[in-house]
Amino acid sequence: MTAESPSQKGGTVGKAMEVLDCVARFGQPVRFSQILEVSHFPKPTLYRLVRTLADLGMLDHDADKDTYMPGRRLLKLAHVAWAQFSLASIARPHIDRLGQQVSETIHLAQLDQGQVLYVDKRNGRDPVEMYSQAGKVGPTYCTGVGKAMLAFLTPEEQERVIALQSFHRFTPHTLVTPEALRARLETIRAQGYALDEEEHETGIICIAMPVLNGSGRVLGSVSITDTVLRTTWAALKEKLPLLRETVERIGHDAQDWHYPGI
Amino acid sequence: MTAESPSQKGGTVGKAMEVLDCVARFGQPVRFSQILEVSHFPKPTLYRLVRTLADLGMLDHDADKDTYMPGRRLLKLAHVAWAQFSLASIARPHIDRLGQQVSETIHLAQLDQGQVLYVDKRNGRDPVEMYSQAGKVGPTYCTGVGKAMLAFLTPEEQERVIALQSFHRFTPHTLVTPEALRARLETIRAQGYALDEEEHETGIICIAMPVLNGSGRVLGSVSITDTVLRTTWAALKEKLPLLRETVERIGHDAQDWHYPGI
DNA sequence: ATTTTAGTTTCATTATTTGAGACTAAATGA
DNA sequence: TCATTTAGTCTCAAATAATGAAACTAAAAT
Repeated sequence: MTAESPSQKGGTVGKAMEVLDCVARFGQPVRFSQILEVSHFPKPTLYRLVRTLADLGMLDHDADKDTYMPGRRLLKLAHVAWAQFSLASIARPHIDRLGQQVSETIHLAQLDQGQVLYVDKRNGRDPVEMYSQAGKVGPTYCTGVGKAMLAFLTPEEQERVIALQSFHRFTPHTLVTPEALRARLETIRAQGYALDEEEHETGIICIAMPVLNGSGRVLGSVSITDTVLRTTWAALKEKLPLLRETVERIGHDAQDWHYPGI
Repeated sequence: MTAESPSQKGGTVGKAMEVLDCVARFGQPVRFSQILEVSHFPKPTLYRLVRTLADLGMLDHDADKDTYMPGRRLLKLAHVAWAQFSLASIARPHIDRLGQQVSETIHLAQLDQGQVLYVDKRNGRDPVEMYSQAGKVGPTYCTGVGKAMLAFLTPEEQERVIALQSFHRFTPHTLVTPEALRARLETIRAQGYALDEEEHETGIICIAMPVLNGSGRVLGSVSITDTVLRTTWAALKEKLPLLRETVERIGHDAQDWHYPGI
């Protein structure tokens, strides 16, 4: 009747997905009572939702400790999602190639609801952390990949995304106002690439460039990351031509693919 | 009333997950009518489910081509699932280590509903195909990782899993009867490791060993894979001590972790 | 032995899902 | 051009499933 609001639209399925998010947000196995605390559902309702999700394999239930965590079925579904995820699959060979040319860490990201969604990663030097990035989300206003995309959106899109940012100060270098960010975006747009000057994590710097299709539409972005201990800005910027070549090739291959929303 | 059967239990949420599976099974963006063909739901019901899932981000909708595919939200959820996925996270450092010691491809797998679920992969030689495995499922009866696990289950569990196998002949070497498989499993149990002698894919061979906890319970398995063009059985079997060391270390670290079901 | 806490079940009420059929728009064909 | 098929969307009364206050159980904690 009256305009409801909580957070999510949708009926029963939407509620179930909310529960899934709740559990995922913990980042560790949780008990039913813990989910109850953070969710706004009445106890029996939540109980049934959790059980249903567990029965369906969307949550895994550890019977011993009586805890829940995101289920294996998600892994299988995400495997398919990733494999057909247009930009990731189109970009793969080019990201591979760049990975062989440079020894630094490479990220491929897209915008998703104002946030950066990492969809691929290569780890030149260390073979660690393989799966750790794809599917991860991060802030847009203080990462190289985020700013690179933001800078090349249309003014309207740009404002819409800026309005979604939280402007949390991660480091002393984080840009924490829309004004500061807008000014920086102008520079980025002018020079064609973005830098992350330890804005998200102290000691971590990167160069990033947007992936644009023929019409100049932002599809995603690619970054090369390293630490201040291992590299210098001069050395990192030497990779710009390789990075440019990579994003151009991806943009070319993704010509007629259009990005689903911002 | 009468015993229903179709496939899935569950109410509305279960149906929605069924639709998700349907879409995933295609392995490519699909139109509504294609989903309609393979699903057993009436048109308007399916329509609403698909729309709901798309609204929730579980499916991505390409408005131009009017196609659906598994959504980005799944990627985010699976990212968390994988990160806390006990065996994968416990095993990670050990798999990393093995990856540095050998140049072949390494897989970490678990059993999930009678199938092999790959949860991690390292690709020694080529940096390609990074994401392509975790979340992937495969047959148990004709892969190294599958047979290694199967051989060390209790007899009851073993029979339960064997009953779930389809025994499709992938290559001339595939074992296609329960009897042949049982005989092979006995050998595997005796010698402590499993081989894949081109049973799943011609030209691909591997050695695999189960990850067991202190009580001898199967938690998963690890394999080292190569092609017949690049290696010989003698060369591959030389890696057995490294493999044994790896699975023992994982088993040790996973001591009190108990595997969720078979 | 008593109280508290965490998980589970019940069941009448309520809200959502259901699906035959109707409708629209666009593509196909004669 | 106009009929015809096809793909997608909408409607609404009927059928069904979800809801949640309250009660219950089991196991800790006091």
